[in-house]
Amino acid sequence: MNVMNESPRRKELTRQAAQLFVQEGFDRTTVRMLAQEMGIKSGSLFHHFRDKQEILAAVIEEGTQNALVMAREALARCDSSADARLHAMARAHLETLLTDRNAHVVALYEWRRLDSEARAHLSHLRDAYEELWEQVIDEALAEGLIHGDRFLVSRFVMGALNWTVRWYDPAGPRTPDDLADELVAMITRRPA
Amino acid sequence: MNVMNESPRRKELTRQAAQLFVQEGFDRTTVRMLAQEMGIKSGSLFHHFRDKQEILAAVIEEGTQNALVMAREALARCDSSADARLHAMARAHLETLLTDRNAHVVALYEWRRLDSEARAHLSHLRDAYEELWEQVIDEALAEGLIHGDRFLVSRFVMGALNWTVRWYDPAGPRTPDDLADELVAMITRRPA
DNA sequence: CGTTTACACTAGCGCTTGCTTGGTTGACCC
DNA sequence: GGGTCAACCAAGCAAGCGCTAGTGTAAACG
Repeated sequence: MNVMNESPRRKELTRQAAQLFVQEGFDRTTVRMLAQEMGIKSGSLFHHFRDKQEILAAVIEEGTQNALVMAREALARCDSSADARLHAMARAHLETLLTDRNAHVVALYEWRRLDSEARAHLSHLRDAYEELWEQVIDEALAEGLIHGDRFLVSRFVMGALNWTVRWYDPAGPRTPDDLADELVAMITRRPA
Repeated sequence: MNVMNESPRRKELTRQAAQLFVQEGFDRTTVRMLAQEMGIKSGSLFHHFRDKQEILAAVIEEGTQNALVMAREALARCDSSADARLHAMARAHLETLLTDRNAHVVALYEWRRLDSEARAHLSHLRDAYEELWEQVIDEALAEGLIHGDRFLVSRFVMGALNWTVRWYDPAGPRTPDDLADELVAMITRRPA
């Protein structure tokens, strides 16, 4: 059994699972459906994953890990002005939400299906990501770019961004960067 | 079979179902669990609802209907300034999200589990509600209270508000009105 | 060469699922 | 006081569920 390992095969299977989880939801996706999508029989699936739960955990871990890396890189790439960093975070957030859409939708919608140990492990990843946000929000508050409670503002911002998976159409006229800019413009107060 | 009818009994059962749907998720909630919560046997459940799907539809319809009524009343109650109406909508939104929490969480999380006909029917209700928001946003834009794209702004605002069900703790120090005021303050631009 | 390892298969166990069927009960109605 | 009807129950069916056991096979390894 390949549990704990990070073989490329397993990664590919995880990617395919993510798509099915988005289409059908975790509970409605049977191991037989997963196996068929992967081109194998249902029994073979348990060579790669201990159980169905572990597939879910793998999907969510992938997505969250990527988001964290992308956000850190984006922050490292831009200058230190609060405005630039705010834009960078918003853009990175929407960028991952789009390119890694399946994994993120699963993370947002099926989090509650994780068993307690998987949840404990993944909570740390998610918290690390959210701390990045609060940090950037803090900087923007310190510069007077925005006002309000750091906790509430960061929650509102992440809510607005995460909600985009419900309505954003990548085929439409707006790019993720458009959305990011518009959101930042909405919450930053420039003299009228 | 009581299909289509709105007996008080059915309403009570719907309320109880909502709670279980929140706790366990729709797919994991079995008809046997629902029946036990309601104090009846699983077979009897199908006297009140055609099938499990219909229970879900009933829960969501209840919640959305209430939200629509509450929002309309709140708007009717306040004066016509864009600022007042914006506050009223935000407060009403969070108020229903809190008092009718179960139904709304179900509506937000389990929408995709609805079959196509139920979804078609309920979409109209939801659209009517969202139109209220866009209307109020339009007024705020016209008064120069906020700036940006009406579509994007209303989506961002609803995202920020709906996301609260994930983190808001009613036992904490903040009231729903606090949240509403903070959000409106965040998006309205007052001269610095 | 023989052994191990990764990956897949077949077959099916034990259990749960949503839902149906046929029947009982007690309150109300003319 | 027979008829009606909403509400409920006991019993169970057919289908589907996650997962396991045991086996086959081809490539990689020492």
